[in-house]
Amino acid sequence: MVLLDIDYVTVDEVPVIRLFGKDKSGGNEPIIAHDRSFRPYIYAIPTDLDECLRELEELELEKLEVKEMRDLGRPTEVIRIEFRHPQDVPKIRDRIRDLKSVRDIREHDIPFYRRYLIDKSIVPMEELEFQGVEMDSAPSVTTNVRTVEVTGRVQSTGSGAHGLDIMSFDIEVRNPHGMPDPERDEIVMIGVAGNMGYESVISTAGDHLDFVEVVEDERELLEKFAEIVIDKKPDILVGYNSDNFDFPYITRRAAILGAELDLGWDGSKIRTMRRGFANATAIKGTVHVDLYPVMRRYMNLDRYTLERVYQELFGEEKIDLPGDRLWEYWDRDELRDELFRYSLDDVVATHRIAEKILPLNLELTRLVGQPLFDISRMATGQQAEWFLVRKAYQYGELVPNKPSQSDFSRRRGRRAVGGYVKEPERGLHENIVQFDFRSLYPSIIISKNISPDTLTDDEESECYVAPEYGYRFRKSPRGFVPSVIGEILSERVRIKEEMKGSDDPMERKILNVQQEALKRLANTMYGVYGYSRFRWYSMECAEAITAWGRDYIKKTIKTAEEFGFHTVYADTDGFYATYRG
DNA sequence: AGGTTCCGGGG
DNA sequence: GTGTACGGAACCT
Repeated sequence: MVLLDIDYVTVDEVPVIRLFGKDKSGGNEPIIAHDRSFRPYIYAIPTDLDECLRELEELELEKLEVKEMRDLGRPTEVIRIEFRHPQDVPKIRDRIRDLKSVRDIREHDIPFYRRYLIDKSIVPMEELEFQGVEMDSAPSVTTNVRTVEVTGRVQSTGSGAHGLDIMSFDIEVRNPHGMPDPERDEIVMIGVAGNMGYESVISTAGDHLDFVEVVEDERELLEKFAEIVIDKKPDILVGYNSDNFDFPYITRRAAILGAELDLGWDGSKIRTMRRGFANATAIKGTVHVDLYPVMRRYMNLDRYTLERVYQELFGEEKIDLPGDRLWEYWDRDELRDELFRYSLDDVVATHRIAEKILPLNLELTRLVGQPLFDISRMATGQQAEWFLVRKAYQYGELVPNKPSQSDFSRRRGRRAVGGYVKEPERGLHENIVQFDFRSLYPSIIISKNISPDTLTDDEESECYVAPEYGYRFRKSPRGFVPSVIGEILSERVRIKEEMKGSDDPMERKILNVQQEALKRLANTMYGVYGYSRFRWYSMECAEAITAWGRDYIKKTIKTAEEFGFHTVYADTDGFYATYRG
């Protein structure tokens, strides 16, 4: 099956991982696979191993195991401490950290389902194979979803999911008194569009329009929407700002009207979680993607309204009605059809954007190895971090802890000096030549072995020494981050080769998105060194990278000028010049 | 200069 | 949920 989502539940006080997938080769059947075999754990770094084991024994923990790992490259003996339940970790970890014989604890802040994905080396949005499963004889009568018990190994096959069912939705509200208030203002339309050509607006009016599904009242409107989602079971359900508007609004209206909205594959309700300043709304099984945060990351615009984003992506205007007057379009018979068309246009536009943008996010999901639900809401720095957490497991490296509040406040505000910029010379320049470095920063990280684990004060070892700052980076062994970027770039080269050898346009398109995702990830790696919430934060690394960057571009400009070129503009990794002979 | 508040998207 | 996280612009003092 294709792995769409993952979580865990507690059964008989024991955590059970749930893998939500679709059997794409078997009639697209939805499946929930239960795995009861996985347990949470953390690491303790002891000051004295024997003493530490003795002290830990007294806490009556599930299981202790001594392991040899590396801590920023340094061989380190750690104790792997297993727990019965993920919620035991926050309860007990402080007591472990406070033991006299414990120097530090690690990997105590990795959510259980993420740990599972990493340790089993499985990846969402890829085909998942089970070596042993026990099938339930029939799908659940109430939810129509089949449950299987995992009894053996689980593994990703490496083949990505294609042909996913994407459905978009969008609500319209009658709000005559300012912004919509779910305590007061009713939902009058819900637009739905799927990639099987399904386009529809559910409403209590509009029976003369062929794309409208008419219902009795608002409660039925909500239940009809639920019925469509449950019945069609899209792999991905997309909205625009649906985390903070549509879903919370629908949920509140459903509660007021007593409508049933059990959209989850297990019959569970939609759940809106407060995450700091923003919300995230989850449906068990179906991946809900809010395109708004995705688009903010993907393009650089002054505004990110649906209209603006659509216009930028497709070069076409979509129907736009004044938000504060939509209620009039609903109330006045002669205007109502326009509101219906607007509603349909919104949901179709959302769907088109999803079709265009999701392939890249699906590839990022596979690369980072965390659920699409999470990836679509993560800043790129977070994506890079979780990619590294997975790599750290593969390399036997201990993951640094998340920065504490005091680390964070110490770090924030410090910024590395950026790239070299020569302000453009005013005027119209003719016969311009252009030069730029290909992936300058990733190349510098690799060639100068810039990594927190290679940074050293040791004057003896052979080092690359950063210009301006004099930071020293050991030449060998290869650092953690340079190794990882090396892997990314060589995979990208391999995919580009494969692209050259393919004449199937569909395959080339897929490969092109894959190399694009790799490029983005490689380019993110520089920025995160200076990102104050990054586990592998290192201002020295960030400063060294840009220092070498400035050094290279300036030297290149100087050489060009010796050959008779005149630079009219330069920025970070490239410059423009005229030739004067 | 340095701190604090506001705002995004949605109707 | 191995919880509780943004970041830039505008506006103060």
